Amino acid sequence: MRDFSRSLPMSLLRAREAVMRQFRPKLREHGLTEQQWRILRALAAIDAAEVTELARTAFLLGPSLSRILRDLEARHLIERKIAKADQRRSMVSISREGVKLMASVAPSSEAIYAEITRRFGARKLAELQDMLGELEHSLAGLGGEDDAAEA
Amino acid sequence: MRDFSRSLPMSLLRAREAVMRQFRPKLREHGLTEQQWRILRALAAIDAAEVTELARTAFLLGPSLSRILRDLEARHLIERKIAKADQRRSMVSISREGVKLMASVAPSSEAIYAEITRRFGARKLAELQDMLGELEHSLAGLGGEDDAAEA
DNA sequence: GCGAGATACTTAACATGTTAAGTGAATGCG
DNA sequence: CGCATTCACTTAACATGTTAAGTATCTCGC
Repeated sequence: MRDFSRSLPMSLLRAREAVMRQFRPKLREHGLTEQQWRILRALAAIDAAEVTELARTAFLLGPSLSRILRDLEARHLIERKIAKADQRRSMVSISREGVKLMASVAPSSEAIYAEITRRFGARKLAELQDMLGELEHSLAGLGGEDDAAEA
Repeated sequence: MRDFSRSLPMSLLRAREAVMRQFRPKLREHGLTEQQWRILRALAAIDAAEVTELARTAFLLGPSLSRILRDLEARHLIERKIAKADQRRSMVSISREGVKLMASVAPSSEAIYAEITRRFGARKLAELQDMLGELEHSLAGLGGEDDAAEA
């Protein structure tokens, strides 16, 4: 069997961990987890979204998102209101406090990203992203026939 | 701020999920999670290892590994015995049952890997792995100064 | 307009990720 | 030797991943 430590899943896992390790401490300083930060960023970009749409954007499964939204709402970082047209749906948006928090984290986050880019090389980074996109694309519609968001 | 969905962590996350989605159902059929499978594979390759060494190899944090080993031991898929020289250390090895289970899963696993390789292209796959390794390497020794295994 | 099925979440249950604290055994130094 | 430190794990606590089941709402055919 192929050397385990060189399998594709392990390579992807290690690479992602190497990257996230740079971000986690700073997020933690602001009381945010990686996933909470993903949600805030997604919301900041689109203003308001349904939960399902947000799950797709932030690449989280419904149950995870449900829990996190509950917590973020309790911390007043987001707001929710049920859609009038369809009582099942709720529109989620970032609150003023949420925006403020993002503003306080974004500079550090950008600085870290810039340092990663500098170390790895901007061109290589773009190439890597392209390849990752292709990989994702080439596996679309294979196993796991669910079309739901995945995390 | 950079388009969130194109950030490097998200690209890596989505790519990994696209890959793992192929494997999870088959592992699940055999009652294994991804991490349990990683541990069994690692053990099959090295025969016996200390917990810390295993954590590094399978890229799991100590606490996760501790729990999983407890469960795998209860299922008689692994065996443990404390080292004589140092009572703190325990040597972990895969059991005969564990080997048998691996043998029953490996063919499907290899077939899935082969299909992924076919779809994405063997050469591109190798390139991708190289780049991932370089990325990891270029970030080594930046933030998160811990040298422990990460997951 | 009503009842079966679909939809949009939410809850539940179990496994892992992540950090901190705990435990028992080894080490080193005065 | 004695004891503080380090070491190799393990436990604990909380957050998320993952699958299944539950709940309320909506849609559509009859």
